[in-house]
Amino acid sequence: MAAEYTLSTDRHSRLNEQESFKSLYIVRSGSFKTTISASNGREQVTGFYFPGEFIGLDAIHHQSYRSTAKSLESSTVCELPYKMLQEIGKEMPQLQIQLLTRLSKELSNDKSLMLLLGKKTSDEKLATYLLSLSKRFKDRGFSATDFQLSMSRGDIANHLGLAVETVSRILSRFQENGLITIAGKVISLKQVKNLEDLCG
Amino acid sequence: MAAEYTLSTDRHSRLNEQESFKSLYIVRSGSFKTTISASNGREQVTGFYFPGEFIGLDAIHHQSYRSTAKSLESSTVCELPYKMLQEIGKEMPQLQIQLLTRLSKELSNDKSLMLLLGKKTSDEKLATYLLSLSKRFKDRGFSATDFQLSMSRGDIANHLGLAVETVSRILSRFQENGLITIAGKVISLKQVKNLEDLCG
DNA sequence: CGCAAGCTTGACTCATATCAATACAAGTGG
DNA sequence: CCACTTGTATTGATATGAGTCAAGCTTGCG
Repeated sequence: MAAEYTLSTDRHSRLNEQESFKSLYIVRSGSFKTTISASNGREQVTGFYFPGEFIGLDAIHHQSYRSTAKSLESSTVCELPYKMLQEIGKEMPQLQIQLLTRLSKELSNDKSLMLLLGKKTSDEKLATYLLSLSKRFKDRGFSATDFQLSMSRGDIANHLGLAVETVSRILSRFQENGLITIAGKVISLKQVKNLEDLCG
Repeated sequence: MAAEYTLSTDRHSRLNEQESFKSLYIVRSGSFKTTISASNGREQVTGFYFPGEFIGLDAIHHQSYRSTAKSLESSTVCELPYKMLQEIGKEMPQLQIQLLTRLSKELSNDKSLMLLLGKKTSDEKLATYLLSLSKRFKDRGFSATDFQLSMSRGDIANHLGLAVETVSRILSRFQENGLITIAGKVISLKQVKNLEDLCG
């Protein structure tokens, strides 16, 4: 079976997707962000990854913009050498299909993110983002309303195509309006229904 | 082998990705746009597809937002029932790998598009878009500098997260500055190097 | 403790959207 | 072939959402 091995764990450690693509990674614990950067140095946070999710799916086919993953807290991953996946895949078509499904799911998420980045107002972006996190935590068996944001305001802002200040202001306003309570990284969704209405 | 069959061809015909996902499609001739829509009716053009490209990869895994594809001109596709692909894939791992690679390539493109939508100015967006089209035509053996835009200004604007008027103005300005010439749908890139510098 | 990094809040600016008017292009039918 | 309609594109004037700049505040860590 997959000779799993657990990789770098420190806060802010970087998990580079190497020059020559070799492996996929599954998050085992903690969380990661992935970014791509433009020639001029600007960066875009393309996603956040939680336990059970794959990192590196976009690197199977190589392209000009490569992604970098950074852990947001003390985290572990399981490395899956791609060569090995291919070998196993020959015996177990089910594995290939599983991979395809994961890729397709990420693709589908990314399309939704395009809608968010291209068409939503800042309020809608934040509401959508909070609910998307909520859903992911819920799927993992955690509380859908009370959780920790492992990413900084800056990461959130960048991911949603906003300025940090805008994120800060909107979270404050959401709190004033009783939609959420938030203190630092600890957030609690108080009026999920109203947040949903805000998603646009 | 794949019992290929050719589907709807008329201008503006719609190629719905059905309730129950059944097939992938490869564009055979012409071009398509794909869109997703928010609950309030707003739409985002998530991509344009040219001959040889797959439509429907994001539907393998089903999600709340489903995509719709519309042809931009008289077009044909080749339908690939997913069940069949899976069957064949069992015998030919190479096919699965090909599919994975295609999916990964689209994922990679989408990440770049996030960078565009989230971080680029309108000038940079247009320049990036024009060069991306150029590259795709070149890869297909057509001119990299002279081609037809099969999509409307509105589709371009929507795809790039801009207003139609903004697209119109910028194209006019690019022309004034000698970067391109454009008349209706016929465009010619005159200063590729300068356009590249504009991409940010 | 004290510095550095991250976060919040306010005042002001600007890029791009919106609104409005006109022009152009492609069909359609008489 | 020409008027008419309809959709699409351009151009100008104005408004505004969110960014930028600036200042203070909070948190966590050496």
